[in-house]
Amino acid sequence: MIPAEQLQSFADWARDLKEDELERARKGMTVKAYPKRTYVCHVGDRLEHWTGVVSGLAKIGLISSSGKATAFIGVPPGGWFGEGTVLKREPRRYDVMALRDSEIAMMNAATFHWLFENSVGFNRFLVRQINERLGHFIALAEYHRLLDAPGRLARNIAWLFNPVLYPRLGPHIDITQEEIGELSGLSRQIVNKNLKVLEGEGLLRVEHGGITVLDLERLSRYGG
DNA sequence: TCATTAAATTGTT
DNA sequence: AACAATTTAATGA
Repeated sequence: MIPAEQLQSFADWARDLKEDELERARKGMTVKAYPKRTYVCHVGDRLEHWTGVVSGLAKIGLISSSGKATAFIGVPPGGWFGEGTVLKREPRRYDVMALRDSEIAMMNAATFHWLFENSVGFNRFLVRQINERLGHFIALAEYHRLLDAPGRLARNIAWLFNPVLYPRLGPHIDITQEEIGELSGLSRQIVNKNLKVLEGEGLLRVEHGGITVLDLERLSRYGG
């Protein structure tokens, strides 16, 4: 069973649970290591878990109705996803891949449904999260319609810093330019060039093996 | 603590 | 995709 204090480190929602609920959650979860470039789940999977990133970095690949990949969303440690498909008991509509060696937490569907039925705190968290995700998907329309390379880059980075979906300590994230490329669907060269552009405008700072966001507000509007 | 080396990442073509 | 330059991490004196 997962130690309570460790759970807090990657599950912000654990704060909202009462003692017995927390106990139930810890029993219904497992954490597993996924090596770089391995899939956490595939489109069409039915065995359902609510899924969270403990360490590393995951990439969600959205699939259009025609079955083609349309966009990617990066999920840093502390991010949870899959509540929609667990709630509706539907097959997954997306792939999830570990971009680097990662630890992934899985909560089994029975536990998820129990919390959904019994925990006020858990539901408060879910509403907040689903609402935030809705805004995210609306933004995705603009992303496809009118954004060029630097715009896409800015959006993808800004999304990693969504304070509701991915509560994080500070403005820094460890991520290579190659990983940013995989998330935004751009080549590493284009990423490198455009990161410099964003840096020149004072939106972020390019570091070795990471970036620090200086102006999240402007970054999330860039190009729009 | 410092020097050396290997590995990873960045920057450029 | 290839290559050079830079940064970091690991090793051992």
